[in-house]
Amino acid sequence: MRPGPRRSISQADIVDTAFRLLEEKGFAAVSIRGVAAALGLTPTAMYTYFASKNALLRAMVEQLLSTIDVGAASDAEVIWRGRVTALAGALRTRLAAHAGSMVLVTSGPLDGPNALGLSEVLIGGFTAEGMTPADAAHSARAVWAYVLGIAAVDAAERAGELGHARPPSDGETLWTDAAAFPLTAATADAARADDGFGWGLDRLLDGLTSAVPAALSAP
Amino acid sequence: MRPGPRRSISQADIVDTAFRLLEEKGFAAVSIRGVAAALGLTPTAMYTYFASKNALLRAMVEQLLSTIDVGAASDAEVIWRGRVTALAGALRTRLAAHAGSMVLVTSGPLDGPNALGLSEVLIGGFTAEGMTPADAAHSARAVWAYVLGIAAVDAAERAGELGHARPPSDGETLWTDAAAFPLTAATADAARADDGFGWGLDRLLDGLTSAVPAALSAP
DNA sequence: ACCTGAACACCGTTCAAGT
DNA sequence: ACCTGAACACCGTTCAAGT
Repeated sequence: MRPGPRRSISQADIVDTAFRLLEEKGFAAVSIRGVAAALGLTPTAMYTYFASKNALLRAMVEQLLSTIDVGAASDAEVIWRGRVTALAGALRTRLAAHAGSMVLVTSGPLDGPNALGLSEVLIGGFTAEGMTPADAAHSARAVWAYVLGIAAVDAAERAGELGHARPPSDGETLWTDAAAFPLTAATADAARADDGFGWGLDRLLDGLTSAVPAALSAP
Repeated sequence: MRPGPRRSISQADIVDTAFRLLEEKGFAAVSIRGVAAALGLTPTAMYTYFASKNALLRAMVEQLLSTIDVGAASDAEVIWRGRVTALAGALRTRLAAHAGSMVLVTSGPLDGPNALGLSEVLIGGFTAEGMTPADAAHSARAVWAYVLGIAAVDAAERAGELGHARPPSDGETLWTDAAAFPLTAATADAARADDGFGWGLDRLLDGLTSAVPAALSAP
């Protein structure tokens, strides 16, 4: 209860405020100056807590990942397939919650404790299924990639909902008529209704688990 | 050969210059003002060609995708597995060539002609393997997601190579010791040497093709 | 149609100075 | 240790005006 050496505000307060601005006003509002103002601070005071804007972004990634329950994913009583699926779904949900998540995630390596904890659980789970350490690491990476990739495509599609740029009127435009793509057009509505995240993840896990010699793969 | 109505510069020139700046000086250099200066134009003149910076970014995505040979991927003489693999590899190579590619790709929906052409080939290929249109669309989306996801993870890792932010000295830091993740640490070098892109893609395609009733899946 | 110049409302980051 | 104020070198975008 003794008063700590640091006054007024903590790193966690700054990250929380940054997320609030991200939700309320979008990624552009997540600026050193904007967050500082929201906290009643001067922009320069921010550099007491984070060495750069990028350091703040990476702290936000860690906070985002910290809300995922890795403990449940480590519970060996539940079959592995169910645990990876839950983990991937949770990660996907967190990434989908904020439009700017992809920029956050690519702000630096996923090497914070929460990111490493997630990787650890994934590699451990695949290893327990009979994979070699190298295959388990590649499998974990593939699952990360799939989830991040779906999040990226989702984010890109949402980005287009507001303000579509129009082609510049004359015949020299780079864009051509989209009616030339019948298969894409025919399946666009179906893809929108059910984006197939779960289905694709199941197929990926099918392929990954079929790689283990003594196949224990789930349905 | 008659002189066109538009003088000095074309949309394609602007996109080319933007890519040159991206390669030479990184994503931060791809600004309306920066590209304009490199072309000897005033920033405001840029708005004659593109309605916004985002429109320029999306044109860059299309130019990036235009270098992928979709024709070869449509050649039914070659087995489908080989064609998807080549297509995904080419896309991955293009995305890896520029550090800022992920920001580009998430600047809006992948709905330009080149992006749609790629989707069309993917959906068509999976359909020809015996998939329902819906499954083929989901499979195409899964392949996109996997490739974009690997590119995102790669970009994130490269972003960390320059300028690592240090934790802020005291015990209240958000970051903990990375030595607590033995599996991740043990496989980190292997993952760096061979990122498993091809292996993971093969597993994904295994899983996807195993979904077709009369299985024609390749090794 | 294409381009300029001036202006508006912002950025991240550094530095010297205060307490 | 934490914070302020002033400054530097930038942004995207709009508007009125020129040719």
